[in-house]
Amino acid sequence: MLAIGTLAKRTGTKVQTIRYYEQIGLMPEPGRTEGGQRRYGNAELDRLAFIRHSRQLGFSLDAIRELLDLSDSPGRSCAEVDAIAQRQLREVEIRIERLETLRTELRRMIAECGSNRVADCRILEVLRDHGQCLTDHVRAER
Amino acid sequence: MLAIGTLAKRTGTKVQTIRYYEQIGLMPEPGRTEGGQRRYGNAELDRLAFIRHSRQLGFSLDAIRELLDLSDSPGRSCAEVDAIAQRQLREVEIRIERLETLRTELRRMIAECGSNRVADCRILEVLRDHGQCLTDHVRAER
DNA sequence: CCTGTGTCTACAGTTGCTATAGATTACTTG
DNA sequence: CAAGTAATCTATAGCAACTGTAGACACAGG
Repeated sequence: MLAIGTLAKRTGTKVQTIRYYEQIGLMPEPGRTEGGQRRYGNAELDRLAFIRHSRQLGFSLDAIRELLDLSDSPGRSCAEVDAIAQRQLREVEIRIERLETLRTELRRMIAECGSNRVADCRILEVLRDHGQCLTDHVRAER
Repeated sequence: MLAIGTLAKRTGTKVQTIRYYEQIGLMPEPGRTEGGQRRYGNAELDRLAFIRHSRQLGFSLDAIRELLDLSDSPGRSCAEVDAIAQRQLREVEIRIERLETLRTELRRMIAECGSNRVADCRILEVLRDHGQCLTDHVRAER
């Protein structure tokens, strides 16, 4: 029987996070000692490991809830699981694309910062009136 | 003189967000009409555009506060501005790297999902006991 | 039995907004 | 100029996904 701190260490989770998962119904209410402390078994360890690994892969707690529900009904089609993973992959790809654009712009900004006084710092200038971006944004709002 | 809604449209910001920025001291308290509505000038428009563009580049509100402070003291060295941008770039690069690892793993996971029943779904299996990742995580915690 | 570390509950705080309610103001149209 | 409707006002609560705090209690080793 594992105390909450042991479970936390084994899965790389904070103690409070485990209690939080219990509170939102992602982890079951475990057994308690006479004194009221939580004690966990291997099933809970596995479940928490599943949750943490999924979180590391960027799945939302809601998505994880879905995955856990699906894995509890082993007769159902794998297609639903696949769909969730596909959705996650798409989101990750979009995030990468955005960050790459951003990286390019930051790099250009830094490269152009040849001056040494704030008064004519290119970085601040770029941030101040990057007209193109503003226009793009306004356009997107319509 | 611009009403808050006009300012919002011009910068691609929600009205509440502008009031929020005022509340946390990122935007100044503007003048008001007799009836108590906010009215803005071009200086505020520029400041908000700067904030929004910086946000799009992933700067935190705290970093933006720093940048705004720096740009108000035009005699100071550009090095501080450069340092903030460098820090931001480094963070972006780290985020990209993490997401790329994640993308690889998701792709592999999906590719291996050849079965059609949840009972032997590779995705769930991978999520369940990806022992290696868990170990990495525990190691990282030390 | 004592001490130190772990755990308990409950609640506030984090970041960066977004949403809602109910009242008031400003602009537009007849 | 009245009436309607659109925009604005304040205040407050909510979101995700935790993290941190305080003060009280439990447990294990020597």
